[in-house]
Amino acid sequence: MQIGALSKETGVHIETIRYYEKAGVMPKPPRSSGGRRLYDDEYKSRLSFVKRCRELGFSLDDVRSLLELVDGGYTCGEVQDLTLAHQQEIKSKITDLRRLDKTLGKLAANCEGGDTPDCPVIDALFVTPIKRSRNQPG
Amino acid sequence: MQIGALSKETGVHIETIRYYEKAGVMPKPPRSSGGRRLYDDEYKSRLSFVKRCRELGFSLDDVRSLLELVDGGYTCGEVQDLTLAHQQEIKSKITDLRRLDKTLGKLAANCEGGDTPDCPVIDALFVTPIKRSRNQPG
DNA sequence: GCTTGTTCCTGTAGTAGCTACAGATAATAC
DNA sequence: GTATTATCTGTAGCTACTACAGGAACAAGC
Repeated sequence: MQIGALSKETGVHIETIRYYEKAGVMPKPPRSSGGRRLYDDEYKSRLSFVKRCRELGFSLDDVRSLLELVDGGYTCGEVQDLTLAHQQEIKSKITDLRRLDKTLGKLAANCEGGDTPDCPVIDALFVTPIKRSRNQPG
Repeated sequence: MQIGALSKETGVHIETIRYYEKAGVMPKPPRSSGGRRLYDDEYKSRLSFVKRCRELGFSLDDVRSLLELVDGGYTCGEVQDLTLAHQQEIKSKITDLRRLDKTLGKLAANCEGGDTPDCPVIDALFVTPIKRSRNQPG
């Protein structure tokens, strides 16, 4: 299988496949006499693994760690640790974003909208510090 | 005020201040005879504005738009539009992250942990496609 | 054998938003 | 006069790709 077919079958862009190889996430495949990359099914399932990890928000560094575990005889505990650590990061991102959402909602709620040549959002951005908790004095 | 003082007073790194200038987000300040940047209070409050926008997750492009509005005589409606559009992006990021959180939670929940040399997370990553909704057939 | 079209190759530069240097000057302290 | 600090410019690095440019390989048609 050449790179175009692999790309179509996995949904990973050709450039990204080559990038993963260069970045050391995927191994260097053998080449044809003409110098073209030749892939087998094992490579394909490994690439799909990488793709799913990325869809789940793991960084390439995380993926490298996971693959090392996969190759080096992992234990369930090690994999679980990485997964839970990643989940924690995501949870804290959610917390941050929810705070932003709230703040933006409050800002926009004060707007009259329309052609009014003055806006409480701008005023707030120029004056108000971002509130980190509910109990701080204004 | 020189760049070090401005940095301390606003909490924006020196390199970031210079970067904003280069990126066209902040204007070029006048210089001293020795070639050093000299800032006034107006510059400082504009920089704080930029900082708060960034803390609220606006991109530098968004910030540029907001500043154009500020400079060019904005209307409340225009600012509100930008704010609400940004809020929408954040809401959809939250939705995505929540789905990831759920998926990761389910994966890790199947783990026995410890030294078991096999892990359902790895199995799932190698086999299971990511579910985009509850109503899709496996 | 020749041409055309597609696929593939390498290498480089661009994206966002900084951060981190290197090496050179300016200003201040003593 | 010297030591230290602050600032200057310019470049490279970070993540995870994407988008080229310019060239070579391969398949198909005539």
